[in-house]
Amino acid sequence: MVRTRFAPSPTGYMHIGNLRTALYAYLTARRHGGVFVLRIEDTDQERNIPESVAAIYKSLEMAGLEFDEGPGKDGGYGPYIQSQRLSTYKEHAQKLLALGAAYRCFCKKEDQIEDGENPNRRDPCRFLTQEEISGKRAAGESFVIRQRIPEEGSVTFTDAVYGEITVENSQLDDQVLLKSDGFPTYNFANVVDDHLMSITHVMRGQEYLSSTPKYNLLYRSFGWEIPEYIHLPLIIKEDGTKFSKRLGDPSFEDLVSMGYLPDAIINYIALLGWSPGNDQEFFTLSELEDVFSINRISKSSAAFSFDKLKWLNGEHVRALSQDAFHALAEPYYPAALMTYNTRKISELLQVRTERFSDIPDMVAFFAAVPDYDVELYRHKKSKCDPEISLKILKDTKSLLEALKTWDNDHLFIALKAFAKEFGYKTGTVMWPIRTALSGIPATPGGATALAEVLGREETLNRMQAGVEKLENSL
RNA sequence: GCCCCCAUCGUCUAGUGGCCUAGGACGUGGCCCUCUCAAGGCCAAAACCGGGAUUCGAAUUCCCGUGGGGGCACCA
Repeated sequence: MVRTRFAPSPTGYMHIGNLRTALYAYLTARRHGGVFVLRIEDTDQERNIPESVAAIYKSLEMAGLEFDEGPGKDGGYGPYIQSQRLSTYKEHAQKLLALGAAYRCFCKKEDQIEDGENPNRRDPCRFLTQEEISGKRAAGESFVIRQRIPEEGSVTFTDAVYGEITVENSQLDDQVLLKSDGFPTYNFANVVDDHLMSITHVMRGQEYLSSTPKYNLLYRSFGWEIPEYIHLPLIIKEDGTKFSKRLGDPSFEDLVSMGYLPDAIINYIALLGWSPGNDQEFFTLSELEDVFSINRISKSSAAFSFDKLKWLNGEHVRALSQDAFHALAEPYYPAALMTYNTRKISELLQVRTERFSDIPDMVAFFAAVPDYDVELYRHKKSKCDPEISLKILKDTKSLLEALKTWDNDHLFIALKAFAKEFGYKTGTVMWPIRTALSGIPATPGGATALAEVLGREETLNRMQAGVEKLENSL
């Protein structure tokens, strides 16, 4: 039975790399009919931000990554919050102590060598006699429990994406397993929990690759079976630097509030470091569940491209049903638009929307025509200029006043006929009208589509305003 | 400093010794369509880090450089 886990620490927001780790773990579980576990790694008292646990749930839910086991969803391996498992870690640390695979270290934090090679290897506590230890404990000295790395030898393991990796024991430090406050370190809790929770596939960022041998030594001391390791390449920015909240780089939730669809974000990050092996790029989550495989994960880090995300988001937007798009788009419409048929506006917008946050700017002209220069009536390709525009606006106004049915098709037929009758290009007639109706050079939809939304009265008013503007300037 | 990892168009990637005059996608440029803008269609420019070795034959295997990234916390 495949069991994967996502094990975030509640120290802040859900960043992109985290979300991808969660996604790959989720997909691997789904693909093999396994179980996806959520475990909260809140072992750092200092950095814990309690509210961020809620943010984790919210992000996973938005992303559609439903966990099978986790806090509030016990599958027999709980609790799933590490701060509630303290006794378990203590027990296991004791066992390691008894095995000689760990030792108590009484050094003060401040005494630690700043940097330089392997400060902990020279840790004097490693060589303390039983009497010395008893003495220090009797004196009430606080201590941490450190892993005793063997002097000689090396550790070799196989990673599913990076292959065989060997590290000399001399390169490994006697890492702290249990802190003086009784909490385990990530390094220890992770190993204990992954085993106790029967995790079969451990997915995590590539930054853990070089410390994996230490974990394997722990597994070996306990006599536990080593899980399958899947280390994931880093996600970086296009300038090659790391994502940083501090520098204003967006988290998953930020991207959603920037107007990207969760489905599109998931689709995009699935492709950052993994390829389906064919040309398909558009995937729904359930499609990914069917085709994802860890042996197609790449080794080198991937740069996050907002351009490509934008494009992919547009693809997802266009794949939405009209109803779904309308429901998503409506909150972005200014209140002044509610007098119009917003459903029609949504129809115009769907094919042109790359990000929902762009919508307010795209539709602002419906509420009010901005102040514009009469030169806007000059358009070479449409063979249009202010003089012709004035004439056309005047002539078509009366035509439209009399139009029986006010919708896009009838408007278009009438205006096209007008153009033909007087020898104009269609564009020459449409350009002035569209300009008068919008006051901007590019609009979602042509003159007749805008006229339909605006309605007869508003359309004629705006055309009249255009006429006056042109008369005043000519 | 020591250790580990990585290296194909600007970016994401396909490629597992001959199918590669290296394919796709985003972005960029052009054309078409067209009542503006999008969407859609077509076309174009654009890459195997360098050097050795193995081989009849290397993007693909090996070695050495170079470049980049990661790790060396009582953080995860």
